[in-house]
Amino acid sequence: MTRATTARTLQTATVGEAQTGKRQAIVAAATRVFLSAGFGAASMDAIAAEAGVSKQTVYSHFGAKDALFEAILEDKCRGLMRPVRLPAVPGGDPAKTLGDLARRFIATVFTPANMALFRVVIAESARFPELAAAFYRAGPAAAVDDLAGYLTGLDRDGILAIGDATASARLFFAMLRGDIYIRRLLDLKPAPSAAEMEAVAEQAVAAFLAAHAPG
Amino acid sequence: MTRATTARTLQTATVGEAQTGKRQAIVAAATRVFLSAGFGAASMDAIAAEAGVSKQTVYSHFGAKDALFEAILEDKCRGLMRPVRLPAVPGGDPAKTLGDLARRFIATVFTPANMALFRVVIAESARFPELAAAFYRAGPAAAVDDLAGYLTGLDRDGILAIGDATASARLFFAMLRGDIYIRRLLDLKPAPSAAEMEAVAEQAVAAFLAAHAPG
DNA sequence: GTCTATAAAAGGATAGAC
DNA sequence: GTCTATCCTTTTATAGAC
Repeated sequence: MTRATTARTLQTATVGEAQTGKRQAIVAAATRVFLSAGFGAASMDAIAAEAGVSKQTVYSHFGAKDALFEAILEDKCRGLMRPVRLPAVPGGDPAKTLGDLARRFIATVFTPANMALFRVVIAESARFPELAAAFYRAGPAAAVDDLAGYLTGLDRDGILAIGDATASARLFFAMLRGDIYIRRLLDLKPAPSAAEMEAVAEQAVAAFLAAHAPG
Repeated sequence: MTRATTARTLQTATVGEAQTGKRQAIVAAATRVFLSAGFGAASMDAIAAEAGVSKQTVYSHFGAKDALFEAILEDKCRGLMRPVRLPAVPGGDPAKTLGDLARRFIATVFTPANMALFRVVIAESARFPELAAAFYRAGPAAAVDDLAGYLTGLDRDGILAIGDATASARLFFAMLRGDIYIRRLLDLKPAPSAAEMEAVAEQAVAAFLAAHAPG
């Protein structure tokens, strides 16, 4: 039991510890309130009420509003790209592999929960720069690194002509975000339908393959 | 003098009206404070102090914090794409025309002032949906509409194979935003250097032309 | 129009009992 | 650990004098 407490701050209680479900209730409530209202407009009273707990209990567990916010949101960042980070098989058809990746990426990123997280992280990037960095590392950067590795293999095998693998990977995800990303950030549009997702994925894959055709 | 007052709320005083420079000082101060602190963290006291004016004077001019915020930011949105909306010459070389547009777009959009505006509009998109819509119309949508018109001409003349002009225009700007847009939104990166801008522009134009080559 | 002064409310944080 | 009650600062907004 020498693990730092910060490492398990948000985990489920270990069996044997004195633990009610209140901490988890606070985490769940704070997640909802912070993601929907933002840091400033979220009050500790509202979080306590939403959790069905007194305000003092919230302070006993997390100390201060800043600490609660950072703990909650950095934890949310960790799971960002889980559905996207499936291994890209080196052997298969690049068009199919990239298409699958594209569909997973779009389906994950445009989720209401992920967009709300991104909005709040952007809004508080000045006050919580480490949170912004954690979001970028766990989200966009992780996706780019995975794809860059796959693209390097395609280049080595002469299947695609990749100059800078990282730059090409960034271009791919930029095409996938497209204009919809802006409208989603501005809350002007609901999550894309299956048909929209398919259209964006196909447009991006076709453009990417055309731009990196060998010879 | 039948123009609605809202239409000239932020304009310079008409000659002949009784008008000190205080209104303009308030506008300038509120712009700075709102863009750097956001809506919630910006206090009317701070705005009044920054303007060198009493708080009551701010309220006399703008009534309430909400109204001041909306007036200021919607006005800022209006000028968003002015440097980008230069007419694209129909006759010239598409690679050069698109490259020029790309450089103008990047140089304009990644400006600290424009990124700060975008951050605040995103953060308050739930509370001020009309502001978010105004931003999108005056910024991304205007740029897309202009480019779509130009692309339609290229398609008609057989120079490029454009299926859906709006979709292609959106793809072009998405490639220009690239990964840098995310890092700028998260305040992880300063505005791109001239060399970075050039690299992104060239990568995007090349990919766009390859993806829309005729035949 | 502009200022000083003040009201009225909200919110972060803590004290002390159990 | 948890709750009730409270402190104290900040902040929006207004009153009233000049």
